[in-house]
Amino acid sequence: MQTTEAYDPGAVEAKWRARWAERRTNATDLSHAANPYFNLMMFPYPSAEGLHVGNVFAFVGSDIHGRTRRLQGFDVFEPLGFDAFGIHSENYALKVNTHPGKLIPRNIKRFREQLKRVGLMVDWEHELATIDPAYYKWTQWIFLQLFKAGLAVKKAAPVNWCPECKTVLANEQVIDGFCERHPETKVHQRFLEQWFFTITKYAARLLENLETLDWSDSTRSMQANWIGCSKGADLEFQTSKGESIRVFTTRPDTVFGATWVVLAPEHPMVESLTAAEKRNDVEKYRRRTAAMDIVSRKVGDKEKTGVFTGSYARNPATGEDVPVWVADYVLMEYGTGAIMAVPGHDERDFDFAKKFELAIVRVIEPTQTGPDGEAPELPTTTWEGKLVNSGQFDGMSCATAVGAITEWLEEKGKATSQTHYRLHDWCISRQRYWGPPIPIIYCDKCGTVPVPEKDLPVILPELKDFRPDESGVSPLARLEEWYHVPCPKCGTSARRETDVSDTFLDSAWYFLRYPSTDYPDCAFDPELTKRWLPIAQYIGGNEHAVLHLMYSRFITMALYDLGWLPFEEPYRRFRAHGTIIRDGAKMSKSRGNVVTPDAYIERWGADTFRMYLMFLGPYQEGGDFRDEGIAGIRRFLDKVWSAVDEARSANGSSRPLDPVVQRKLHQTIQKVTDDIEGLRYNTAISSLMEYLNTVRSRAECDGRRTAINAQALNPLLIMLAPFAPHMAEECWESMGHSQSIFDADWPKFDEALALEDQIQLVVQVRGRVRGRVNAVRDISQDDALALALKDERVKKHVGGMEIKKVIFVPGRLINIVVDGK
RNA sequence: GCCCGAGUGGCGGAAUGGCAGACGCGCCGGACUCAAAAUCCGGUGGGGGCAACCUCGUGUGAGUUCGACUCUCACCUCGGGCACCA
Repeated sequence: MQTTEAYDPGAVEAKWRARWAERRTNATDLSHAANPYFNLMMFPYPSAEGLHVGNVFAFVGSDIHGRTRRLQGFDVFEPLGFDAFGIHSENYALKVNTHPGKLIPRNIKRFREQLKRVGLMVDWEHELATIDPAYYKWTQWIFLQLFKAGLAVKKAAPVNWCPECKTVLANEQVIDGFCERHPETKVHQRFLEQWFFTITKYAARLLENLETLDWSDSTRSMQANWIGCSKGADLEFQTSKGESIRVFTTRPDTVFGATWVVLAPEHPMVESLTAAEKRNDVEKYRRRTAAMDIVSRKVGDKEKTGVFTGSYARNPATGEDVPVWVADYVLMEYGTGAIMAVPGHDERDFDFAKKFELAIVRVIEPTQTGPDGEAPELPTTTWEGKLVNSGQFDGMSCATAVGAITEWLEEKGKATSQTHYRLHDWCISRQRYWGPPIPIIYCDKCGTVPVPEKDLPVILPELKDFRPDESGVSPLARLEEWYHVPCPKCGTSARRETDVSDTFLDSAWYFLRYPSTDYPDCAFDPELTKRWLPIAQYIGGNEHAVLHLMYSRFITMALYDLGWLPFEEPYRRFRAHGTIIRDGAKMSKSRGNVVTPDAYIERWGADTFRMYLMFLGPYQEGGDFRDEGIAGIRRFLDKVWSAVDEARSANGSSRPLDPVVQRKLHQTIQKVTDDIEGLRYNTAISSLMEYLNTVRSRAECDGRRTAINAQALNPLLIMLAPFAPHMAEECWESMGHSQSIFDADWPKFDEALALEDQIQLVVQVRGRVRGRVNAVRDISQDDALALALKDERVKKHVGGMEIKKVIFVPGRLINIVVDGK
């Protein structure tokens, strides 16, 4: 064997980076592709720290899928861009005292360089950045479409204010009452005029469509939870003054047990229902609640508080008057802001009844009784039971009673079947600088006027001092010459909206722009959009399950309704990837266990690093990064390298495929193809290793090492190419191919060639393995039994006992059941 | 509290009703070497036995089955999501 150069990933990778760029290997012909496949990965936020190993893990997993699809004959479009607006960037800019307009492009440049080293099949000719006026022009355009359709509305509402960010936050950005980005900072409630997208109008559709999507179950259930559908009824409790309190309940079957009514402190009827002698108490209570921040109210200690209004309302079922209370455990933003309290069958109401000594009535006799046969102590919240103390409905099951009672009250005009959702409207206003200005102008004469489309984009002006302040007004308001603008309708002096929009709006439509990055005249070219969308596969993290993914579904659905898109769901298939941890813990700066990709790529090569990340565990679960393990992957690639070298330098390239290798090859094709399809990259890699081990050991067996040849190695290289693209290209070329390996065809699986003709049949006696016998694949049960009984060990365990039963699994196992003892 | 996911060698993990521990790391032994590294070959769950073999073993406890890591029920632990949502 002649001596050759060792595998040098640095050189190989530099060579192929240059060649791919020069040959435009990764550029997709968008207009003429016959078999389009849009492979999307979540675009990164270009942080100052540079590319994170989590980014690499996500991108590589997606890239492997894309590259495989290409080898399988698809025209794959794999673009990438940068999500560069937003508070993250702006806060960092403030910290290092550099204008984001300077800082962010620098970060992007660094990110792009790092990304290119990873060896992704990205078509860089369609790169985009959300901070580019050519991009956010269309972000603003989308706002205008929604505005015209009445889906963007300005309303005063209690909103989440982060004193640290000095801006409002969407509900989704508030975690347990704390700011998503400042875990130490309690979010306050402010009552401000804000722009909202009325996503709640789409709640039912967003929920129902989930069932039709090919998405990770975890992601779907998170969205379903977040939308939070509750079916029930609105019931009317008539007050003595003739007004009606609407309460929402999911348990109309318990209405006979409703012994009082509770209004949220902000409920508009509190005013009129408060009796003169209670006014002081009620006012005091409302003030106290209003002064509380969301944290104390929602997640603080759950000791119930409340105050009696002095008024009564009539229970529509019993006809009895029950007291009306005000309490902050009822939230204005959910349902009708009022409830009927059923202390016997609701834990919260029960607590309240105990504290304020209110009447508790049992109206459900649970099916399941306690150990002594007694009915369990109240409260019981079960659906499994029969009604009691409920007039003509006594004895009915809960499930039946829900319908029956609702109908009965409906006839009396006291009930309406109702579904409520937990989802809130999407607050998109941000009182910050680093975002696309909301394209609205306020005129004293004409009111709220949208910026005409021909005037888009509303350029984010340069602003030296972009620091946010306490006022609740965006820093843009301080720029007089920008703030004052003639009204587009009447021409008189008017004022610009100074808030910018939420970053999640930027990312809610970026995938629509990728194919159309060259089109200045529209947000997305209709022809290209039709050809390439919706997304064939999308890979990303579950941290975006209820933010980005739901917002982009909503925007797509709205644009579909407005006639701009031919589909209502943006992502056909979505898969959530797992998280890479280190030493059993999430990577974080404070723990000091962060893996920086650059150093590993430098030392081991991008191909080894890519493959190692994929080898750590199932892609959809993530894995534990350990420094020691990476050497195993590198050793594997070294072995591939030297095998290729040996095959190339051997005489007679038309050597036949060794029969054992051939069988293993077809088993491997099947396994690897399947595994990649299911994103089981770790086991796909194992199979490739096993295959190479087989080739090598067959070469070892015969002295002339004929098992190592082009026929054996070419398919291996193709299957390896998605994982280690640079190295596979280099090997492919040295095997004498002049085209890119990514223009080759994925190997075809032939079942007949994969079948073993000799098998090891496992012999069990009473379910325990007692031997293995060699047999032909299709051995019959009788032959197998005869063969098994010849085995000494099996004989011993069968003894002289009578065979009661034989279980035979063709080609795998025979189990001889004899009399026990 | 509710919903979802996971618990398997020294480690990452494999096997979803049929040989538990594939593949890889690490470790042990051997070859090559003056030596080491690299590489190559072999071994590697626990206990017992000279051995052939026997036996225990997939978080815990029960159950279904000829046979259970896999299915069912109860529980424990960890991770994620939701949480006064009526």
